[in-house]
This record gives sequence, structure tokens and C-alpha cells, in this order.
Amino acid sequence: MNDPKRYLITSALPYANGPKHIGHLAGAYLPADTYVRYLRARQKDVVYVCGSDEHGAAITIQAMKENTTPREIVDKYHAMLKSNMADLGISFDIYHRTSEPIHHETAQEFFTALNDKGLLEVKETEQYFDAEAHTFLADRYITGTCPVCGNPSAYGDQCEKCGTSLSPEQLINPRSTLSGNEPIKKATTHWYLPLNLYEDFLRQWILEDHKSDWKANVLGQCKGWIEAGLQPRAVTRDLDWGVPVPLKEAAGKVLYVWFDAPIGYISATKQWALDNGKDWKPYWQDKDTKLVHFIGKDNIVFHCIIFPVMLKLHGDILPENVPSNEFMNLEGDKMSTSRGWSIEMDDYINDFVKKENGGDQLVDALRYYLTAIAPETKDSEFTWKGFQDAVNSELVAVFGNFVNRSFVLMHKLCSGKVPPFHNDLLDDTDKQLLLDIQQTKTTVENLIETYKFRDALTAVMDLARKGNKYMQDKQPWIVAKQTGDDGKPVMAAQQQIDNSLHLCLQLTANLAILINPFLPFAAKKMCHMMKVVDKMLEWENAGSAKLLKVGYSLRAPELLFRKIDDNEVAEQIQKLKTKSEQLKMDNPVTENDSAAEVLPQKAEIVFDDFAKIDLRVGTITAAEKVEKADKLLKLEVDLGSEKRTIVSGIALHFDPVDIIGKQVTVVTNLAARKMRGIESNGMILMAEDAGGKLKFVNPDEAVANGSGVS
RNA sequence: UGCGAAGUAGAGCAGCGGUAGCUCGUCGGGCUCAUAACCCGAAGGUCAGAAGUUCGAUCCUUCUCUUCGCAACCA
Repeated sequence: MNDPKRYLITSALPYANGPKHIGHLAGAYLPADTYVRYLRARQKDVVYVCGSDEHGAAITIQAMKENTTPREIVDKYHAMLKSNMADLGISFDIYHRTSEPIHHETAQEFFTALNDKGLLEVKETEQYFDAEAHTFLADRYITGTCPVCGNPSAYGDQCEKCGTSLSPEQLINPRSTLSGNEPIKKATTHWYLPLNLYEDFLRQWILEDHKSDWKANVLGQCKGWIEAGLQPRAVTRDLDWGVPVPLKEAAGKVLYVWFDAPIGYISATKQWALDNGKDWKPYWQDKDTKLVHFIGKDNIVFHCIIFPVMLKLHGDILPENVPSNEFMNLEGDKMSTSRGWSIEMDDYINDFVKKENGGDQLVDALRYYLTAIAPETKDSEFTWKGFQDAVNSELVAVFGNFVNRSFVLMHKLCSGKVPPFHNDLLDDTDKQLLLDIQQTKTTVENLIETYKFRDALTAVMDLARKGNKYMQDKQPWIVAKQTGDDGKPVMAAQQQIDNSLHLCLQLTANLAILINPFLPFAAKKMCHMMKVVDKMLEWENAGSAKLLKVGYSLRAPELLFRKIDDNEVAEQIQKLKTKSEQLKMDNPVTENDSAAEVLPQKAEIVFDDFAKIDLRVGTITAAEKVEKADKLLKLEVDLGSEKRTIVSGIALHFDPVDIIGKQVTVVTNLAARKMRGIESNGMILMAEDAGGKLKFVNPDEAVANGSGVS
């Protein structure tokens, strides 16, 4: 689309089940905000929508964890997210929420429209149900003992310890994570979106029409999905938290959250239109609207495959691009709020922005670093040291310093006014700088329009570097030493000074325009110093060397950015470590890699329960790796009276040759189970140390094989 | 396990057919208007490994290794 009439920009709806971290910010919000600010500076008709995604089973689970209601959870986190985004300068035209009535209506209308056209399929299936919690359970919400490695907290879809894919039926002793009860099977009816019917459409639209303008990671992912064959996808769920399905026969069912959430973009647009006396329809229905979704890489499928099919069926426009970012890691590990290994937006705001020596300039500092290391083509890494270096030696030293020294010199050598430019003294250095200013405008705009924000920001910084070099070449402070009798510079010298500082100031004005989409607070401060109105920041003014009028008096400079102190960095690193350690202690089993030293005690049993387990000591007489299974060893164990074959998921911890001859404790009356085609008759008891390493549980001193354990 | 993406100077990243660039850091020099800031110069890379296509490969093809993501509702 060459010249769209209007733009509709979205950022992924943050899920309101907890605070969001700076990885989210860098992935979906900051790039979108930069793009939007650029479009606004170009006077484009643009609406930037977002909002909290407030439905889905995870919210109800979070509510149970916090011992409260879903409503309170979403109210709490919606408020937090909304104010965090505002504090960080993310300039949504509206930050809405999916629990609003207008969203429910919009989502229901959407469903009804598809259903009335006969575009949805209805199917009855059997699913696991938790009778106490009165809810059907996704595989993820069923836990039990892994049949392969014995991990007691395997999920219904996979054991995170040994990596085996599972279905809930395979779990030993399955439990609902909601009530702890054993789930039962129950029939239920659901509506499905038959994605399989639209493979040809998707193949044409994505793999042909957009093969050259979408990012490689996005195209690759979509290609994989389409080639693998798409399946019909349920759009409804049995749950009481969400948008009710608008059909009589669907009592107790809600729209599946993935179906309702993206419709949130539409309902947010509607609310915005209502608030501003506009018509929302052209934004979703007119072909001259350019729709762009900013998301993280985990959301590609929803925004490139599923939602476009929904939009197509509903008769809406399709996204022009879906610039998805990869992920941002933190200090060598991936970010995770649940593990405490993250920097929450809320924490950054409290620790930096709201401090006395903080404020908006530290919003810009974060925006600068996050854009500079944006994971545009691959995962990147946030480190506090990197943040400090980038702020101190790039933002402060290059950009901030150029602006500052230009102003200081102007006040010293040109009496606080924009000096005149003497055209007859224009030299090659001046011409080159003027050329650089014009070229940078074009470069930055091309880069932003192709979603290369990191490169665009680099281009702006390079221009500031050229300013410093220009200043060095012209050295007006040296020229000023050519004084006359009155102690002031002679006229020829003053003219040289005038010219160089005139250009430095015009460059400063240009820098304000160019940096504005990235660091809006700094741009505003620069306008204040130059005593110009915000209108000067309009993009078309960039490239001009006539932005500041000759003779206009300017304010005294104030520092745009401050440096980040070593102590602040050390404190944050310490805080991060403390937080993750703390969470590890509190929740030892929630994550597969955390140590199991404080496993919660299991439900009490009576002696008879224990007596049912037949434990005996045996000696390993043979061990070999099971083919095509990374983690399994096939063992022969001598139990005195008999030899047993036992398959155990311990290959990552032991070398087969090292364990032959070891005495071990065996559960001998465990029902036989086939693993990778080999029947296993029993289970070997293992203990796990803090590092996740397995150790055999065996007698202190050797005893006869077959000895009982009690 | 399938499917995607990625592995390039100490660090963070570009480049994607003609034997490598940028920013920071390091070392040396210059300057002093400026937030110990700025400017100039230098050192530092067998472009993950192997094979192939080509006159020529970091770039294309194949295989291997490593990391991350999706499938499995964290950007």
C-alpha cells in the first residue's frame, strides 16, 4: 500500500494476570509507539489501540492462587498495566479492556456473524472435567506422575523433567490443579473455526503476496504451520469467566480467549471512536486503511493465521504487516516473571522514574537502550552493565553532550541568541553537515517505514556524532581567542563563530525532530530550551537548516540525560538475584529447573497404604541405553530370587558402565509398563539434589539381594 | 520429536556471492566549549564445524553441533 488514507496500529493485548516486564515493552509496545509517533509527526490519520486481555482460564487460576475473584485480579492488573504504559510514554489513543460491555457485544456480534453464515462447525467431544471446580480442564491443568521418569508433577501434555509428550490419560494418579481431585471425563459441545478450509487463501496471502515485505521469522513460522496442515480450532470453552456464547444452547460456555482477545482491537477502536466523535468502521473495513500488528514471536500464529481468517470471514481488512520481535533475555537467562528473573515495568518506574534524580529522562534512557538492543532479528540480551554503558557513553556522551555544548557555547560566544549565518563564508565542512542532516532524515524515515527501529535510532545517533565532529573541526572556542583591542573576537572570527554555532543549533533542532519518535521526553525538553512550540517537531521540518530564527534568544541549557551510577547498577543486579532466590524458596516445584529441596509434603497416608508398596534391594547387573530415547536406560536388576528388566529415565545422569554393580532400592510390585517398546517391571528409587542431579537411594552397607525395605 | 529462527572481534549487533563493518570496551595521541564529556589513530575475527556448487562463499546446497521459539494461551 503506497499511500494509505489512515493507519490502525495495535500492540499485543497484555494478559492481565500479573505485571509485565521490559521484555514485553521492547517486543510489542515500544516499537509500535515509535512507529505511531513517527506517523503522527507526519500528520497521518492514525489510531493506536491496545488494552488488557482479561479473560481465560489462567486468570481464574491466578484468582485462586491469590485467593480472590477474577474480577479483582483483572481490575488490579489492568490498572497497573495502564498506568505503567502511560508512565513509559506509550501513547495509545486508547487503552481498553476486554471485560467492558462494548467488547462483549462486539465479540458476540462477531461470533454470531460467523455462525449465522454457517462458517463454524459444531462438534461433541469428551474432555476432562473437574467436578468440584465445575470446569473442564485443559491438558495443562492436569498433573500427575510421569510414566516415564516418575516425576510427580508432570503436566497433562508433557513432562517437563524428561521432555516426553503425554496425554492426560497416561498420567499416573492424575489430579486437577484446581481442586486436587481426580478429573473425570464428560461430553461437551463446542464450536470450531475450520482453519483447514483456508490453507489456500493463507498460502497465497502470506507466502506470495507478502513474501518480500514480512520478516523472515514471521514468514518461516507461517510457512511451517500451513505446510503442516491446519486443524479446526475450538472457539468456545466451558468456563464461567469470559464472553458468554450468544446462543441459548450454549449456556455456561464462553468464547475461547484467543477468539475474544484480538476482537479487543476492534472493540477498543469502537470505544475510541465513541469518545472522539469518530466513525470506527473505515478503520476496519476500508481497503485504504493500513493495519499493523506489533507482537512478540510467541504470538505470530494468532496474528498471521487465525485472526486474519476471522477477519476475512467477517469481511474486515487484513493486516498489512505483522512486525514480530524475537525475545529479550536478561543477564544470561530468559525473562520470567514467575521465576522472578525479570525487570517489571512497575519496578523500573518505581526505582528510576519516580525517584528524585529520575523522572522522564529515565524513561527515555530505558527507551533508548531497549530500542538499541531490540530483538528485531534474533533474541537479544538486556544487562544492567549494558544499559549503563549505552546511556553513559552514547546517550549522554554523544547526544546529550552535543546539545549541551552547542547551547553553552552559544550563550558564551553569541550572547544567548541564534547567531546569523554569513553565506559568503559557507565552506565544504558546512555543506557536508547540511547534506548529512538532509540525508539522515531520508534514512531514518526509510528505516522506520520498514520497521527497522534499531537502525533508525543508530542513524540519529550518527548524526549527533557528526555534530560533535563538526564542532571539533570548527573549534569556535579557539577562534574566539582572536581578540581585538576591546577583548572581543575580531569581526572575521566572530563571523566564523556565528556560522559554526548557527549550524550546530539548526542541527540541534533537527535532532529534536528526529529523536522525537524514540525519546519523546527529550524532544520536548529540547523544544523548551529552544523556546519553540511542539509544532516544530513535525516531521516535514526535518532536513531544514532554517528552523531557528536568527536573533531569537534561547533558554539556558539543561541536561537532557544523566549518567547511571555504578551503585544503581549493582543494586539492581542484587535485587534481581534476591528476588529470584526468594521465589525459588517460596515455590520450589513450580518450575522444572528449580531445586526440589523443599517439596511440599504429600497428603497423609495410613500404614496400610505404605505396606502396599513392596520395596526390595537389588543389584544392577547390566545397563544399556535405550535407542532413540535420550533419557532412558534399560537395566537388569538382580533381586535374589529373580532378575528383572527395569527401564529408568536416568540416562542423562549416569553412564551405563558406571552403575553396573550398584545396589539400588526397587519398587517391585509396580504395574508393568512399556516404554519405547520395552516392558519395565518396577521402579528404581532416586533422590534429587539441589542441582537437579539424581542419586540412588541404597543401603548404607551392602545387603543380600532381595532384602525387603520397610 | 516435528516445524521455524539464530550461531560474525572482549561485549552487543550489521552485512548475505568478490576473503568483513558499526557501537561500546581496550591501548596510544590530540583538544579543553562540554555531563572526566568531544576528536584522531591502533590493536583485536580461520564469519559454529564438515563436505559440496562456483573462477571465487561469511553469504547458496547438504550434513553435524549449540541456543532460542512454536506445537504446549508468558512479547
